[in-house]
Amino acid sequence: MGSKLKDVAALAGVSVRTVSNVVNNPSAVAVATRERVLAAISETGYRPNLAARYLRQGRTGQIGLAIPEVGSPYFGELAGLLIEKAHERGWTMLIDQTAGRAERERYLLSGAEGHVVDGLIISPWSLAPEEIGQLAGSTPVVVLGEIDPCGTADHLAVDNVAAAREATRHLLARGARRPAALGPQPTHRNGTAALRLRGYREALTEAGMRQDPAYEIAVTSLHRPEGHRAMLRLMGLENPPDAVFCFTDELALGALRAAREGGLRVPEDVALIGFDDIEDGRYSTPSLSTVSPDKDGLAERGLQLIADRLYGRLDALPARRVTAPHVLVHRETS
Amino acid sequence: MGSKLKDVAALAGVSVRTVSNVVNNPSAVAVATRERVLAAISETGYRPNLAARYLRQGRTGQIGLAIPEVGSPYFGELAGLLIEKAHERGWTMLIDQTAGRAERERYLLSGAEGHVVDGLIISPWSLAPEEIGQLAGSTPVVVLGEIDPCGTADHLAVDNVAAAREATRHLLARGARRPAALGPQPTHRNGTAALRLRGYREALTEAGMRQDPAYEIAVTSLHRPEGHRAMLRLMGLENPPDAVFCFTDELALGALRAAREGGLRVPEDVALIGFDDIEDGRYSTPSLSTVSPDKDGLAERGLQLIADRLYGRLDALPARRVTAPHVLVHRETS
DNA sequence: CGACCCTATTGCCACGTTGCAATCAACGTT
DNA sequence: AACGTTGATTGCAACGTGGCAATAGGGTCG
Repeated sequence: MGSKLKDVAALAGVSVRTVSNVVNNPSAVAVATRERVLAAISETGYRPNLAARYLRQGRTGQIGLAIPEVGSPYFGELAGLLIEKAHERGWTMLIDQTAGRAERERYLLSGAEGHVVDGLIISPWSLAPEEIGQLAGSTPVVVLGEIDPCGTADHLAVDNVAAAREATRHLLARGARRPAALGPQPTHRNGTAALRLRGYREALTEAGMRQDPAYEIAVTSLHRPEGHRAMLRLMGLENPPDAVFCFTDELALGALRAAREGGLRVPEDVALIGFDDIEDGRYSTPSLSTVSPDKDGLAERGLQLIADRLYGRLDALPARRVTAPHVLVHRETS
Repeated sequence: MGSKLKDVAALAGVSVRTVSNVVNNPSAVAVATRERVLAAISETGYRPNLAARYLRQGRTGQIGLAIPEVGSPYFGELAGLLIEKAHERGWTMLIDQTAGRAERERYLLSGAEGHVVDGLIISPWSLAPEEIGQLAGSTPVVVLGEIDPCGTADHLAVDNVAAAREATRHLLARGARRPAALGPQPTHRNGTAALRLRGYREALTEAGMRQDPAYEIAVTSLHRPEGHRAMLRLMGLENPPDAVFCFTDELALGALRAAREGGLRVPEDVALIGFDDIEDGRYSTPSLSTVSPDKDGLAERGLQLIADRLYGRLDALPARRVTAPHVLVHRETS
């Protein structure tokens, strides 16, 4: 409890510096001394004070993760993978929720946390690219999502346009004549929804189909209740869609629920496909078709981007853009 | 970028100490000086080095959270609430995943994190109470779950026995003749499953019913796949149950899927009830009845327990045991 | 037997911050 | 005009650690 190098040193009858050596570079200490010190360490219950160590070394071993919500399945699963992989590298994840608030994102990016993190992985929601570029300072920053390049921040994402195109193509291939897009967010700065919308439109154009604005239904959040609400609106149309590409699995699960409540058969009356491949979708009835981003790969690559800058020459590297793979998963809703 | 008090002081033409005062106790500094210093701060982009500040003050403002998995809905939602509420208190959450590994739990508890956290909230899985008691040192520790009292660690949980009894009673009240319990974990040290099993048995006894070991079906994890697998086994019994109390919502969702695949109607052929009230259960088809622990209350109380010891006299307080409320939520599976 | 070398150990300092107490300036009062 | 009081500012020291370079100790070789 609260014992320090000095206490251990006194007990073992050696200098503070020798105890420090035992902890950090055991081979430099004679075996007999080392054992005496180790005994003293366990007797005093000594634990290195990391604050002091970090002050001295200038590194904290902590990587920040700024996401809208830990409680939502997609970000929860991603956070879990990141924590696991960070642990393998000897890092601890410090998690912050932005709830999409711009001022919170700005705060975290500007390094206001004050050198507590050696790197930051952020999934921005409300911040414009140019602002991110200005804010990212001397700390390695990885931006989750495809946005315009900015400063030295690296970017990491799946190819949202391609993935959305494939999902829509898939609906068309199984016979959809009136596919809808559930999830555009015209009011948000975050470009992900815009990219998925573009992919959806491209697939329609490719197939020689007309785009109908009524089938592009905007949402204010990406959760189940919004999917439910939006689906009700689609079902109320004069010509309801016979397939829906939902921009997230959560939206899709809300939509699925609405369809079932409305007596629609899925996929016979209306087919559904989501995006994210969250655990819930695999066990819903019917199980949810989806675009599955390689979450494991995202986590691994994100940490690698940080490591490159941390152990390499931070400013020497230009802003990089990394794309993680994705696959289409066919299940029962399509 | 790496600017420190000294740099700001030089630019503003004041002493280091005055800059520190501006940051920490602005009212003690004359208005003119303060403004000059603030200008210098924003010009240099100064951010306090928290490692140094914490070294000086002995507190880090970080609270550790050790849970089996962030990616699972229940813990994800709880972690989200904790992060939010900790933020309100000026704390940051440092999250670690134990994956239920005893050695990882031991490591975190023993304060090996080295004074990086001012307190620790831990949901132990594999550690015995006596070991927890020995390990919890001078840092305030809150244990999630009802286990035997140990050392100075506080305990926080819902009344699992009562909740399980109510859930089972509810199944009986709607006519169940052969209610099963899905979720006992005989091999785990964690007592939660045992408590829920006790509540289930008590409700049976209360109703004058016989306990049938075949209806108590053990699992090795608390996730959907295990629920699915266990439900298949129940359905294969000579006399399959007509109601199932699942120890977690995830197990229940897996079981629901299995029941639907097997052509059973829910709740007509078999009723289901879960535990945790995760978001998924509200939007599944049919929606999942469940025991809803007051997660918000759990998070709030957990942090309060830490705060009491942190701002009060740490050792003066005896180990406390706090029970958070729960309610039964009737939905479509029962 | 002495000079030398290698290894094990040590003392000193700095990392950036804040608590404490001392200093300094200015103003009001007698 | 001298003194006391208040408020603003400052210097010093220390939090616990690790880098550096010097030192002490022990053994080898000429």
